[in-house]
Amino acid sequence: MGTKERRQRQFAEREQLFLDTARHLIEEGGLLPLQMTRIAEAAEYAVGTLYQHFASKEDLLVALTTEGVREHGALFQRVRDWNASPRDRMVALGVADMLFVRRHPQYFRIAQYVFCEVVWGAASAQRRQEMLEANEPLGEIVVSIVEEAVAAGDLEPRNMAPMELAIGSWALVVGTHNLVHAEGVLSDFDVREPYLLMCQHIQALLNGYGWKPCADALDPAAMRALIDRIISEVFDDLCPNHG
Amino acid sequence: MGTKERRQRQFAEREQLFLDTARHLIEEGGLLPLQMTRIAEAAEYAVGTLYQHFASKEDLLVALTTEGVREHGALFQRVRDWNASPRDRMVALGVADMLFVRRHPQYFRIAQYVFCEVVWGAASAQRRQEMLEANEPLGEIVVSIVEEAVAAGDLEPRNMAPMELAIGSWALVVGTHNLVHAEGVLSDFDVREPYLLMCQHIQALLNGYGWKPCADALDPAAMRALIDRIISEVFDDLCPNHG
DNA sequence: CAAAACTTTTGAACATGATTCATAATCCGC
DNA sequence: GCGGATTATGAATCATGTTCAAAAGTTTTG
Repeated sequence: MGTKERRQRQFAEREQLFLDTARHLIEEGGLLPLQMTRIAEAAEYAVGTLYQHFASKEDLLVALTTEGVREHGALFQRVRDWNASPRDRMVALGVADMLFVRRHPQYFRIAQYVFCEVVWGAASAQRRQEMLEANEPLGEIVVSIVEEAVAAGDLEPRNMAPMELAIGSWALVVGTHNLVHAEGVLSDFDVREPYLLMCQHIQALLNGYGWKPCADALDPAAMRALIDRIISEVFDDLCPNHG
Repeated sequence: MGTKERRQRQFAEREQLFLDTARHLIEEGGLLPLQMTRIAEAAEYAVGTLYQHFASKEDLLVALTTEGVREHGALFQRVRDWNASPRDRMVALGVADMLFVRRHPQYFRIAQYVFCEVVWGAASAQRRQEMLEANEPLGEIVVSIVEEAVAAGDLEPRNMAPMELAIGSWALVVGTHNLVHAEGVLSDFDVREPYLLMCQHIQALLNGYGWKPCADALDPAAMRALIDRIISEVFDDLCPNHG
C-alpha cells in the first residue's frame, strides 16, 4: 500500500512549489505586495489549498525563512569541515554569510521581518519550532570552532563560555546585515564594501580576544587575500566569477 | 495674529498625544494588537483626526521610532560631552544602549519592525526623511569619538575611515539587540546578561583595532567596574537603583 | 462495476482592520 | 451674530487574509 506515501510525497512537493512560488514573487516585486491569493494563483491552486499547508501568511514566511536557514547551515558545514585553522574558519563563516547574501539578496530582509514579534507571533508553534531547530546547528558550528581553538591553545577562554565568545561574531554579522538592509542609514556614509569591512571587524574582534595567530585587521589587502583563499578552497563552486 | 501659531502648537500637542497614547498601548499589549481605532479611542479623538497627523499606521510607527532615536541621541550626547578617554566613551555608548533598552524594553522591537521594507516602504517620505535625520547625529557622535582617539594617538586608523571603524561597534550593538529580541534564539543558550557581554565584545573589538589603552576584554569584574563608573559619572539620574 | 464512504480541492463568502470622505461642528474675521 | 473657511467626525468603503459549504475526486465495499 504505497498510496499513502505517494500522497505524502505529492503533498510535500506541492508545499515546495508554494514556497518556491512565493520566493519568486518576492524576488519580482518585494515583500510589500505579496498576497496569499497571488501565490495560490501563480502556483495554479486555490487559496484554500494553500491554507492546507500554511496556517497563515506569517506561517508561510517563517517556513520560507527556515529553508534559507537550512541552506545557510549547509555553507556553515563546509566551513566546519574545512581543513584550516580555527581562526581562518571563523573568518570563513563571515565569508559564508557574504556569499549567502549575494545568492539571496532578499533573504535577510525577509528574515528580519520574520523575527519581528508581529510576524513571529502569528506563525504556528510548529513552524516556529522548526525554525529554531534549523537554527541550532549554526550556533553549534560556531561554538565547535571556538572549542577547537581553545583545545588547540589558540584561545584562552578564561571566564567566558564558548557560546559567549561565539555571540560576539554572531552579533557582528547580524548587525552588519541589519545596517546593510536599513535603507538610507549606511548609504549616508558611503560604505562601499560592507561585507569586506565585516570580515575585518571579525578579525579585529578575534584579535581582541587574544585569539592566535594574531592577524592585521586593518589591512584590506590581506583581508581580500584571505577571502579569496577561503572562496577558492571552500566555496569555489558558488563563485563562478571570482578572479 | 497669534491664532495661526496657537493652532500649530495645538496640532503638535495632539500629535504628541497620539504618539504617547500609541506607545502606552504598545507597552500594555504589544505591537500585535495595535489598531488605529484603538489609538484614536484611547486619545479620545476620531480616527479621521488621527489620519490628519499620520498618513498610515506605518507612518505613525516610524514617527514613534524617530522619537526614540532622538531620546537615544540625547544619551549619546552625554557620552560625547563626558570628560573621559575616547576608549571609555566608546564603551559608554554601549552602556547608553543598555540603559536605553532598560527604560524602553519595547523600543528595539518596534525599531526592528519599522526598518523592515514592509513598514518602511509604507511610511510617508517625510517621516522617513525625519528618521534618517534623527539618526545622523548618532553616527556623527561615534565618528567624532573615533576621530578624537586618532587625534590623541590612541588609535592608528591606517587605511580605514573613522566611519568604517565606527561601524564595527555599531554593528555589534545592533546585532546584540537583534539576538536579544529574537525570541528563542539566544534563550536556547542561556545567556544571562547579554548587554554585559556586549560591552565585553566592544572592548575586545577596540583591542583588536589596537585602540589604546588596551583593556582586558575577558574580565567581567573589570567590565562591571567600568560600567558602574560610567553609570555614576554619566547616567546617574537614570539609574535610581544602582548600587 | 456501481454505489457508498471518504478525502481533497475549490473559490465565493466572511471577518478584520486600515483608510476615506460626505457631513456636521467649530472657528474666525467682520 | 453671520457667512465662509477650516477642522473633526465616524459610518461607509476597501483591501486582504481566512474560512467553510459545496463540488470534485478517490478509495472501498458489495
